[in-house]
Amino acid sequence: MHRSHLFAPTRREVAADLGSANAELLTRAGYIRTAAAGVPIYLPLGLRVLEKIARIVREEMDALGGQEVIMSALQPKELWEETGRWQKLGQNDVMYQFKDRSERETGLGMTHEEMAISLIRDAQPSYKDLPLAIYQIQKKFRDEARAKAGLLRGREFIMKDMYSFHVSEADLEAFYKQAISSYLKAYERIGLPVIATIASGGVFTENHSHEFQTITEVGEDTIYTCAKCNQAINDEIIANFPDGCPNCHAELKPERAIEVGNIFRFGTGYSEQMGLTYTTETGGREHVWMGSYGIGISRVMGTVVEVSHDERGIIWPRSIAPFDVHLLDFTKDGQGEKVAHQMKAAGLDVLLDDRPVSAGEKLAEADLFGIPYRAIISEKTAGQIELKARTAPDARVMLLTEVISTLKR
RNA sequence: CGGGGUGUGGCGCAGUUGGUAGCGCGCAGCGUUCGGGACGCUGAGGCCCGCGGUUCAAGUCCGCGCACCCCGACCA
Repeated sequence: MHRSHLFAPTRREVAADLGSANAELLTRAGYIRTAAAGVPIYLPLGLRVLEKIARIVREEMDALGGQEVIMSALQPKELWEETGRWQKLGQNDVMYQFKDRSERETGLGMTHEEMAISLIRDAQPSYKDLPLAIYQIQKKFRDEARAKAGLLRGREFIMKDMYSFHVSEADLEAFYKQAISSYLKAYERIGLPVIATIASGGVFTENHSHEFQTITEVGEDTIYTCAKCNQAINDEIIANFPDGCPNCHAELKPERAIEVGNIFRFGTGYSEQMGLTYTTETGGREHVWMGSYGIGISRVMGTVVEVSHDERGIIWPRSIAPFDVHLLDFTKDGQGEKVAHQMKAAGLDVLLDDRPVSAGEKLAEADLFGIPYRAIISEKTAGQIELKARTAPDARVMLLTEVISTLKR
């Protein structure tokens, strides 16, 4: 990709009161724009990051046994009335609800339990069809009272949501445990540190849910982390843990954190409300056990920026960076072109800054963009290439082959 | 939804006691530069958020909206 052809409108300055690092840096670096409060637009660089995060999550969900679908954003009122949530969520103003041209009452999907359940119910499952897990990665809509903090809290955002269906509590339980490890693995691959946090179970269950929280002062949530083991408790249920950490009884101390995922065990609550049953071996009918599993894909993107940037710009983890290398061409005769081709042939995703602008401008932009490796070709390096990690202060001059082998590691 | 703030070229901002708009960046052209957002010259670009009022005259004063930002409440 040539920088001269990349639509990445960067800005030197941005309104002084933006307030969050992710909003400021992603806007300045030309990754996103904003259509309205809490309604982001993803430009080419931003989309690349989003898709890389989505790919990792997708791979982990597939490995867990999930099957990808895309459910609709437009959802009929009738579906939501089955659980009584049409009124409940509409009253809180969280769900977008409106009448279409032919007076049909319609909502915009803010979560998809109802639709997922109706999908499975229509298939009339037997015990042979279970367990089953479907997931999707698409837009969610929530009429937040106050959208804020860039990608962290939007009215329109991208989410992976999975729904699992089981014949028994034990089977749900086993899947749920696997889901926790899949989640941890996904965040690890993304490069985002998270801590699994015990939270309230929400509706239908005495069981706790689990949140995946990234500790940072800019977080909206307060969690209590264990000083000894990797466990945390959400503050809404901290009162239930008077003896400290449930694992090791060590002291729990409060931290601010961003919730980047949340998984629930619903038991049979929704199934009972919506009449979701399966046929048993003996021809009987039993309610399906159910869980749901969410990851805010766009929120993950914003959170990574919050925890991984410096005064010059973003610092992407390798796995989700928009490109592998940012190749800056300082030569007068475009020597970078050939180098870029060789890098590309070696399987690297390279952004070549081929613009006729000053070296300083290219360097500053490289820092802003946050691509993990910066390579420079210039007359000064006499045909060799200088390579530097986004975070490292030093730069090494190497042969192209060395650069390629280093980057492919 | 409560509180506070801000709306002026694409972006960031200034605009005195009311007299029909300015700076920086960016953009276009030319020249000089070329390892940390270079410099000079030239140029294009504005219903001053909207509506209504006051006034000879409104970016500026008054009223009502709307939008955006921040704090709080809320967050299946």
